[in-house]
Amino acid sequence: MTTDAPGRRQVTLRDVAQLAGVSVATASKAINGKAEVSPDTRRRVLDVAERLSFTPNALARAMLDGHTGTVGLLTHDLEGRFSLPILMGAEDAFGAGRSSVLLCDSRGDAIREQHHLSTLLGRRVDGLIVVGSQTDARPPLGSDLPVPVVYTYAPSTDPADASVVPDNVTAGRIAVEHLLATGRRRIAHVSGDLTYAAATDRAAGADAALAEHGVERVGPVRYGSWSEAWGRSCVAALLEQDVDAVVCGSDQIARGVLDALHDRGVRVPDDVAVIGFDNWEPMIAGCRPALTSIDMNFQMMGRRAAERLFASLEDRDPGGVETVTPRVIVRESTGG
Amino acid sequence: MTTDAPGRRQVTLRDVAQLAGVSVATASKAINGKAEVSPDTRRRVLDVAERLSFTPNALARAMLDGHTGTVGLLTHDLEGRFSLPILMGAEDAFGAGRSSVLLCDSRGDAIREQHHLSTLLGRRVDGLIVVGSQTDARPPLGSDLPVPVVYTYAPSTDPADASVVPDNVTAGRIAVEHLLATGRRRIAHVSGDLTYAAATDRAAGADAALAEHGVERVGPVRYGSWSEAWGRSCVAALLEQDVDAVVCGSDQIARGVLDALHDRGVRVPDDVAVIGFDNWEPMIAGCRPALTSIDMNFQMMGRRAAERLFASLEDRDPGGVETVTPRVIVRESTGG
DNA sequence: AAACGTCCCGAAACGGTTTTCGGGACGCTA
DNA sequence: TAGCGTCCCGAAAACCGTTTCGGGACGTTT
Repeated sequence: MTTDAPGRRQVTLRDVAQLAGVSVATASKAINGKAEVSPDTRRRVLDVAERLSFTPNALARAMLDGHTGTVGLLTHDLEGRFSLPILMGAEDAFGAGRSSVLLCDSRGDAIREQHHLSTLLGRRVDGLIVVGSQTDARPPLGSDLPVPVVYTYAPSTDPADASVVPDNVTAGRIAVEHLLATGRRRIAHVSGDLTYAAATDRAAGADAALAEHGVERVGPVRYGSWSEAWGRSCVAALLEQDVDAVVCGSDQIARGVLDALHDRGVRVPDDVAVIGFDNWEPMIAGCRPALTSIDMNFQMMGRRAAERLFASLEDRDPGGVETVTPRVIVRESTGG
Repeated sequence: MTTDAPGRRQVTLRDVAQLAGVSVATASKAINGKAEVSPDTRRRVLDVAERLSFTPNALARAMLDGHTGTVGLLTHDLEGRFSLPILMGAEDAFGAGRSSVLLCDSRGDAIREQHHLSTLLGRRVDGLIVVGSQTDARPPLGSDLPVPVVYTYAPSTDPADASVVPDNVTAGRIAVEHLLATGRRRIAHVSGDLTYAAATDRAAGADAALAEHGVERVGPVRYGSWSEAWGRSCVAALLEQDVDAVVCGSDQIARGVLDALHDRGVRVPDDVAVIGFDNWEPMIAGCRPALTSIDMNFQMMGRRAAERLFASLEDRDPGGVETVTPRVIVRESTGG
């Protein structure tokens, strides 16, 4: 055979029409369910289309109705574990709505982001989703873009832009309320990097919940890093203050705390309850006992971002920041 | 303002030409660096293009030269931690080569995969990369596709197809050779699910290396699950056999082993060395002591897959399975 | 004055689909 | 049999922005 391996040409509507013995016009109408085609002609065309596994050329369609059915997804750190579920949620929502996702990772580099932006615009995406790497607000992509943009995880600094973000304040609140509801009163807080809004927001929510119930936090909020090591290193100080519960700024910190408690023979949850944030499966899986954690519903964030982008395409989105509510996943570490 | 937010039309070459006072043809040539344009005309055009932030319409270009500059990336489990680095590597390679990535996740569902396949073909991708979820071979996408396909992580069952896979046999070999080189002789092996080729391949490589050095494995290869719990549960039996090193089928298993050894007061690496596979940062980060691990070079796999796809586009790829060589990342757990 | 460069423009081509519109075939009625 | 309406189908235009091709205008050299 002289035709090289993947040499087969893409099958077009013309091929289908020819084989079915009708014109391209009729084939088009048959496939798109237009009325003016006789039942058996339609069947004949559809049979041939099926047999040739005909797929209409999306680009040709795009030429006609003016939009491509593709959206750009600009992420800042693919390796970060937060963008992934967001991406999945978005991909889900788009897949259902017949849009495809053009993925670009800027590696946290603004230059690269700008470059990706222009290639995406060059490909005439219908819209853009920008996934941040921290929850802190970020400058908008540009002032006068020809397509709608939805920012997620990190909101745009312009409050008029459409943003979908996790509700870290409520997350902190929920964590504390869960601990209070299970009878804890001496609650300490070990968190991550003070410069992250996620850390301070969660702390603010936690403190608010404590205040509402007339309970005082045990010790300061211990900011440090998002690591197990930091969690471990705090335990000695915590135990001196007779705590019966620890709010941990992330699952990793929580795991460190659990480890150190275990080493000292402190029983969890009998003596001390521990709760984390993010509900990160691989981290949770290894914890002893299984870790109660606040799930930020990242996948839902991705879906909402996609939905709002759809809405924007039809001018139905009012803009503004939308928060996604977290939920507590109760496991053994808070007793039950 | 009456123009709604993202209402601005995309800037076309015609706009640039008009504002620069030249014809579309001249504007095109000026921008593309063709010779037949006077220097100051070129400058004028380029200035205007810059000012309007003109981006050439990639779709219109695709019409002319027949390929779209997009490739489809079909993945089977986005949440799995293996596809991510592969995806990053591929995205990197493509970004450099001016191609864009259309991402689809089939969630391990063959129906969905087929559906995504047709939408990707409908968008006239130039080629496809298929990322598997296990290293076991998988049936090819289809027999007569109009574009080249590269399979990665999981090879195609058809050996003539282009596949890029991790070399788990060599990985097992490297792990054992590292342990032998650091003076260990009583080496045990705790692995994951027996039904995964990754588990058996690594074991085969490890055994081969042991045999070559005339050393006998201590006990059987203990297949179980890819979890910390499984690692922990094996430790008692291992210690009865006076081991001085444990090859663990994954970082998670290794972490379980480390934990249990720690609980029993066994010193690592002084009494027992531990080595894992995958070099998975978040898992490694929390280990005490820091875990030596075999890095499978997933990112390189992604890059190679992209490169081979490029080659296929130009009929320069011979097909067949290519393996990517892993490397050992030495940390404290194997002494040093 | 002829020959030649230089620089630019108009127009065609590219691509597959959708849509519009005209008309043929056929049956029914007067 | 002429007239009319219905049903179905095909030819051709439109869609879009870019690139390329052929040729024309103008100035310079021989």
